Amino acid sequence: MKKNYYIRNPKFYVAVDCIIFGFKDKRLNLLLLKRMFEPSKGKWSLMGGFVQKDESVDDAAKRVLLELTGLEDVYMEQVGAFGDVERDPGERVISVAYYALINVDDYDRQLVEKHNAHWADIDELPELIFDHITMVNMARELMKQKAGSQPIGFSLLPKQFTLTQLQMLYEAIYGETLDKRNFRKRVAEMDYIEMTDATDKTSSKRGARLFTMNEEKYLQIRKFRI
Amino acid sequence: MKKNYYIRNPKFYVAVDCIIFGFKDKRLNLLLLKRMFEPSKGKWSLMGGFVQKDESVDDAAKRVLLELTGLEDVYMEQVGAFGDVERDPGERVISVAYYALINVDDYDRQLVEKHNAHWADIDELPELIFDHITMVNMARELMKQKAGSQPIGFSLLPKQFTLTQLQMLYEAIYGETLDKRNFRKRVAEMDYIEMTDATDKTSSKRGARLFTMNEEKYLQIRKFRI
DNA sequence: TCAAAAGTGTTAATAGTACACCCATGA
DNA sequence: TCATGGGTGTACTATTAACACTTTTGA
Repeated sequence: MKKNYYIRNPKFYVAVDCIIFGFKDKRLNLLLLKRMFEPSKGKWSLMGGFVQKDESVDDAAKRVLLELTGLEDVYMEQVGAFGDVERDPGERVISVAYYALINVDDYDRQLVEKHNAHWADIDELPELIFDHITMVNMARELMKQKAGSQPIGFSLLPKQFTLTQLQMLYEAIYGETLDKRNFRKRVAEMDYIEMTDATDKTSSKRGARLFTMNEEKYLQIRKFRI
Repeated sequence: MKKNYYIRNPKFYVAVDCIIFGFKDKRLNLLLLKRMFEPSKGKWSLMGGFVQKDESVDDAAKRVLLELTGLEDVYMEQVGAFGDVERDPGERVISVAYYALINVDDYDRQLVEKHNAHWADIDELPELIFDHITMVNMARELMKQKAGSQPIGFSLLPKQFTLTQLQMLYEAIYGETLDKRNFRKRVAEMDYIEMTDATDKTSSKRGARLFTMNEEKYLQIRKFRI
């Protein structure tokens, strides 16, 4: 009987934790929650949840993100599994971390408030429970690598954005300033970053041209480097 | 009572699977086993095992590798968690994949034979069970990226190696031929790749100089690019 | 009229790529 | 003596990095 092969092995709670990146005030931010229940009530943590019987681990991460933000079809990537025996002092829980990139204009304010979640500057994080800071650091590094070679950064911006916004985003991701002319030269080479007719006047009197990312065009070209 | 927070959630079998790379006959090979038990008896698979109560997921991967090869202190890196509901048709199992780089001169032949394991050229793999081919492809890509920016390739070679061996290794990793002089120029710039007094005469009458990788020196410099 | 952000090219330095011959040795 | 793999340097090309001024406009 085939079950015998499995049955002598232990089972574990499996959780997912979401590192939710947003771009606010020229900086990368994370959406964190102040836990309202044990263990570690009152401390800060990533949004998480347990994998259920009928869902894949990836789907659990999507569900957890949806529960907090109301958002679907969000760019998400797995960071990895975190399986230290004592990582959660309450019970043995193996957690799979995912990072998500969201546009801070889009999420559901009421849901976020209900969960007691708040944005925190990624360079001024409060103390996090368990191994969440390790997850964050790995996610940040992974995202940085990915953002330099694939156009995932646009998920953090409105559909239309100025080149200054885009540059500030990449400066936040890389943690270093970039040369404006070199940056714009590279953007100009990417034909799928298209100029619109619209301008944005919120940050200057002159107004800045708004651009947009053409996903279909990118899929034909598939060249990206910032 | 804090257990209530966990108790209404399901538990899962958690497995680890090892993508074991070796460098044989100028090609990358994987150590695969022909399963001697259900499910999928007679089919080829990665070496795997279940995470136990008292061990971390990382430790489970190390244990599984040790069980098959007799090797410890091997370079291993996590590939990720694979959590599709139906990935194992026998039972719901969430698996965390790891890749390992071993020197094919070192492993324990008897253990490998006992497990009915064999080397297979990575470009001519037999059909693998479940989602193992996905794990292999992800591991290969990850390893390729890593090998280009960190000196992990040396784990696949004997402690002393010729530059021709090293070049053939990287050609196998990248899947493309490299220019001999450019390759050697780059190696020469890495001061922690040290020439020894010994030569290897197995592949030429003239004999080729043997080199070695000085780990401590690398840790001071931390620059690598091949 | 002036402050504040938008926009725009050229040059120098560096890194990467292409390429062909002599050397040492054992069979 | 010759077949085989080991070992070496230079010129060209492409990429990246450094750098400063003019434009527009609302207050």
